Order: sequence, then structure tokens, then C-alpha cells
Amino acid sequence: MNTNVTILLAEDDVNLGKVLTLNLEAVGYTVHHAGNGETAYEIFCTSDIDICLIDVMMPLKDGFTLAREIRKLDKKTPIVFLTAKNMNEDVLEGLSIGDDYITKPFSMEVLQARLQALLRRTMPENTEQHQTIKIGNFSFEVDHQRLWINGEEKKLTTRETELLLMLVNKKNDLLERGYALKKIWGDDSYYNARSMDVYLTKLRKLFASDPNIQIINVHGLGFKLVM
Amino acid sequence: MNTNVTILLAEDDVNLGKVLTLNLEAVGYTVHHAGNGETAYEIFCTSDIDICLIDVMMPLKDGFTLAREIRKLDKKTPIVFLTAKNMNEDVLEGLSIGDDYITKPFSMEVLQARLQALLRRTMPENTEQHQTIKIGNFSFEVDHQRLWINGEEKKLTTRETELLLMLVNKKNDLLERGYALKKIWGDDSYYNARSMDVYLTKLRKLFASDPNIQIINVHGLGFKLVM
DNA sequence: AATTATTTTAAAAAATTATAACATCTTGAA
DNA sequence: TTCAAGATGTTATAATTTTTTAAAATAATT
Repeated sequence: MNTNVTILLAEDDVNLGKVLTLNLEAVGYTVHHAGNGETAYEIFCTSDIDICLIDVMMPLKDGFTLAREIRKLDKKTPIVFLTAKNMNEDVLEGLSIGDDYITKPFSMEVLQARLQALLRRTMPENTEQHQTIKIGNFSFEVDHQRLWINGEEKKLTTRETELLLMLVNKKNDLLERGYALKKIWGDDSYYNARSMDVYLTKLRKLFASDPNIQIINVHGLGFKLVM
Repeated sequence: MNTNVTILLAEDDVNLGKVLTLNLEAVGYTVHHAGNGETAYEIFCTSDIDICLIDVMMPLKDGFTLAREIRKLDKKTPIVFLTAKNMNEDVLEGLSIGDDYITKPFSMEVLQARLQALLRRTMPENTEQHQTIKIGNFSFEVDHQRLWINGEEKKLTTRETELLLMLVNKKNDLLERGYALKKIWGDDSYYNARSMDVYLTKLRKLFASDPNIQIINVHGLGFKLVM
């Protein structure tokens, strides 16, 4: 879903405008639909627009003019032209002002794919929250590969982190030995299984201070983190 | 003129490859032309590529596979697909991996316009505004090769800057050791690897004041800048 | 109970990485 | 050109991570 992405749609064809609006809204975009260049400009100036979808041929103000005015105000917001024309000059002019140029007829899938390709590159990267997982009194910072207990930091190795994460994701439930081995070690050979055993011992030692946290073996099947 | 812009062109059709190369060079691009996916990958790994132009149907390694492999190493360099096919699924797959999708036959003007539209967005030097990247409370001025923290300036050497930039471009994700070595040091020999280790130690010292910024080693694979 | 399979653990080995110290190269000023 | 400072590369050693080995412990099966 494309939550929090707002599209300015400038399209004078009433039918196409409605179809596009409904389709884009259906996949989670917020759409502001303008029937001509003038109102589109007004909307751009007064709203928080993430991307512009602009028909080239429009009454009152054509798409290229609108796009140039928008570019004067804002250099970054991506602009995509929609047009029935396929003449080279128009394509060239469109791409020199905007970021993409789609000729009618087009499928909704292709439109959406092009919008997403653009947004991937232009939307400010979500300052992703690193997940921290509570394990009893421990705090497991997955990305930082560390475990906190009473303000004390215990650094984890990559293998320890991977294995603990798999156990946590299946907490109180069986983590199959072969599954974990294939995911972490690549294959479930005998020696990798011994290696995994070694890491289970290491994890057990890390949590030894809290008797309510246990890594239990299910004979012949795998392991279970009980907490 | 597109000075200092290097294109990786992966195209198996000898004629088309030559025509494209000549035309792109004529307008100032530097072109590295590979006749198949394998050599294209080699070139990408060892050269400083600004944009990739990839034919979908190629021997040894098809364009989509090549693009996925490149994306694994590098999240930013724009990828444009060239293809004779116009089937929707291919377009959709292409746009989900890369940034643009151009179907043959196309005019050189349109290709160039699309390349420029992409480069406008992705080459920060072109927009004359120097790239500064936030790393926790640090401010990394790439072009000036320096790092600011609390109004204090820390000058970086070229190697430090190159390595930090690669880490930042893959933040919270694995930067493969061999890839970074080839890109920065030219080859992944034993001694270059030791040199890289030395620079990692230097970078770690720079960020030592902030425990939430870590350069984590992933044993046998590479490094991860967690922030 | 005896046998077999599986798991646990410690310890050793192998592989990889970290760091300091030193050497060499580059660059710009004198 | 020479020198000095800084950047980069090399080397040695230490530390860490992961794997392998071996032996003991536990669990299931006959």
C-alpha cells in the first residue's frame, strides 16, 4: 500500500480522470484531481504533493506550461506526463521538463509500476526504526547485534543474532532444526548441525541469569525459546 | 555535454551496441560496452558506473538477472532496460527492478532524453548542490571530504571518504568486502583487504562517540553500517 | 537393560578480522 | 629540488568468529 503518498492528477477528460482516481485510490494513494491546469496549479500550491500526473492537452493551461510553473516553485517533486500524442518532439519536451512520459492508452499496472519506480528514488528514505525485542528483562537490538541487560551491553556475533532472531520469531513454538540450518548456514549438513549446537549453548549462557528464559530442545525436531 | 557520466551498456546485438556506443559517446558520455551479462557484471564491479543500460535478452545472463545482481551490490545506480519485447509482464518486472524501460525501436533522442531525466535526479553533482548526508548527529559532506559533529570539523582522507560513502549507500545492509575492495582499491588482494581493515578501524574511531552508529563485521562477507 | 540416535559441552583448530607500528609514497611549500 | 607532513600501504601480532572434533550426557527404541 502506498500510504501517505499524495498524487496531483491533472486530467481534463472526465471519464479518464475518474477511472484513474479510483484506481489509484484503490491501491492506497491519496489523489487530488483537477480538471484543468489552473486548478491543478492551485492545488499544487496549497497541498502537500508527492508526485504530479499531468495530461499534456488541457484547457486553460496546457500540461507543459503547468509543469514549468510547478518546476519554478519546486525542483524536486517528480512530474509524469500522460498524453495521447506520441510525437517525438512532445516526448522530448516532456522529458526535459518532467521525469517520465506515458502515452495513452496505458494499463493501470504499467502506470503504477512507473509511479513506484519514481517514488523509490525520490521519496525520502524512511528513517527505519530498528526493531528492539524484549526478551524477559533483556532488550534485543537486532540490527545493532546486541543485547542489553540492566544497562549492560552484550555484543552478539552475526550467527548468534541470526539464530536468536529465528528463535524469537517462533517464541514458545518449535523452530525446526533443518529449517534454521538451511536459512542460516545454507544447508543442514552434520557439521553445520554441530555448529548450530555450539551456538545454542552460547545463547543459553547469555540468558542463564533469567531462569524464565529457556531454549528447550525438542528431540529430533528442533528447539523452542520459552519466555 | 555529459562529461564525467559513465554508462554501462549491456547489449548483445553487435550492430545496435556499436550504434548506441557511438551515439552516446558523441554526446559526451563515457561508454563501457559489454556483449553479454557476465562481462557486464564484471565491468560494473570494477568500474565507476553512473547509469546502466541493459538489454533484457542476452546470452549467458539475461538482463533482469544482471540487474538484480547489480542491485544486490548497489541500491542507487539507475538501471534502464532496453528491450524488443513489449509484453506487460516484462515491463512490470523491469520497472520493479530498475528505473526505466524503453522498447525497441526507439530514437536516440528519446533514449538520451530519458537518460538525462534520470541523471537529473540521481547525480547530485549536476545540481551543483553538494551532497551532505546525515549520520546520526554527524554531517557527512562528501565532496568536501569532511565530517561535522557539534560544530567540530573532522577532515577525511580520500580513502576514508570513499569507504564511508559506500557504507552509507548501503546503510543497515551488507556491503560486500570484495565489492568495496574492487571499487575502491581496484582489486581484492590480501594486502588491499588489510588496508581496508585499517580504514575501517579509522572510521570506527571517528564514530566512537555515538554508540548507535556502528560498523559491524559480517564474518566472511563484509560490513554493515548500522545507524 | 542394552542399543542406537541425538544433543550438549568444552576445547582445539581454522579462518577471518582488528589494531598498532612502521614503511613508503605523494604532495605542496620553501 | 628538497623537505616535511600527511596519506596510504605493509607487516606483525592479537583478538574474534566460526567450524571441527571428541567425549559425555540425554533421550528414544528394542
